[in-house]
Amino acid sequence: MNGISPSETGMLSQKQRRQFSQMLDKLYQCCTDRQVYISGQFGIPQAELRCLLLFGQERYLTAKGIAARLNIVRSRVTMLVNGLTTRGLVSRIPDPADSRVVLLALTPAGQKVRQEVSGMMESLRDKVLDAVEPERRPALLQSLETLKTAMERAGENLE
Amino acid sequence: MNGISPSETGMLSQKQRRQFSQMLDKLYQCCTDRQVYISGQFGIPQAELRCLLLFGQERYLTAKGIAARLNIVRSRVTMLVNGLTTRGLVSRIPDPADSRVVLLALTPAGQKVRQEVSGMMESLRDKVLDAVEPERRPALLQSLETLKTAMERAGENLE
DNA sequence: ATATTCCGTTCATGGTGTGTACAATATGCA
DNA sequence: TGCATATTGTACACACCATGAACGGAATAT
Repeated sequence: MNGISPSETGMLSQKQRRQFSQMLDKLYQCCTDRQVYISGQFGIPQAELRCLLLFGQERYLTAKGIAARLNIVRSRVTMLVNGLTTRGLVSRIPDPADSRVVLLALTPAGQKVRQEVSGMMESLRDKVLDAVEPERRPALLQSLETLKTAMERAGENLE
Repeated sequence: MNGISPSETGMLSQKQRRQFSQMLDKLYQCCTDRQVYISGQFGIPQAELRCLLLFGQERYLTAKGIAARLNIVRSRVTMLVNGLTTRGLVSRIPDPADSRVVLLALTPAGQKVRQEVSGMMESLRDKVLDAVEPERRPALLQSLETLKTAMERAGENLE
């Protein structure tokens, strides 16, 4: 006996590890549900929404740039942009400087929808945060940062 | 001035809220990557793996039961089981008590693969946990539990 | 001027998932 | 007992997400 309990050293039991997995799974599920919900509310596929949200800061985007940000291939971007243009949210503009590239920009309707989607996401996020007791919020943010870093490090040499 | 800073009351700034979203997004991405990785390692689609994992406790499963646990429709289960049987991991057995239902059970090969998948998932989980400094682990579990509850509560009246 | 690279698109392929319709079987009830 | 109804698994059509190969047109390097 050295007077140091596992809970003081940070040692985790098998049971705690299983709980960790379960909580992460459930969290993942909640995130998925949230995405499905928003997609359903606007009647726009999730992937197209993700694409739409990219037009936050920058005025113009290219297929190549979108592919890099969303981590998908260019041909997929073509499809997404097709969807967004048929919905009247995005317009294709030939790049005056390089006629290979087409510039993508939000239409007025697209800007409006983007704003609404963005707002709904923030509102849902705040709803979650509001459900956390205020005194626990700082610790939550700290732990989340820790976990994010740990998962990134653990996932680095995977692929 | 009342001498109480926002950080003491649990008030979160806009910046902190944005960081929260970003961390959650990144976490989500990591979980997705992990699933893709495991699926790739075994050459088995993710949905079939999820199905395979259900045979942990119970010897026999039915399409109806699998559908309920995975939260998908029965016709989808048929396809997943088709995949698993063509891979030789699951076998269909007519229920002697009710000839409408077919009982599903792991083949010896299926049991082996299930064990391996399960092991890899645990190993990846532990890798993450190992990447967290021991003294932070208890707080992490606590915060995760808090967050999970908050997200479930916030997501209840959605659908 | 020609070869190479770059960009966006098209097409084929595969995975995830829903909803409808259907055949076979089980069950409830007159 | 006999028939209406419910249940079970399946087949099929449809939609969404994503990749990779092939291609044409345009820019760039040599």
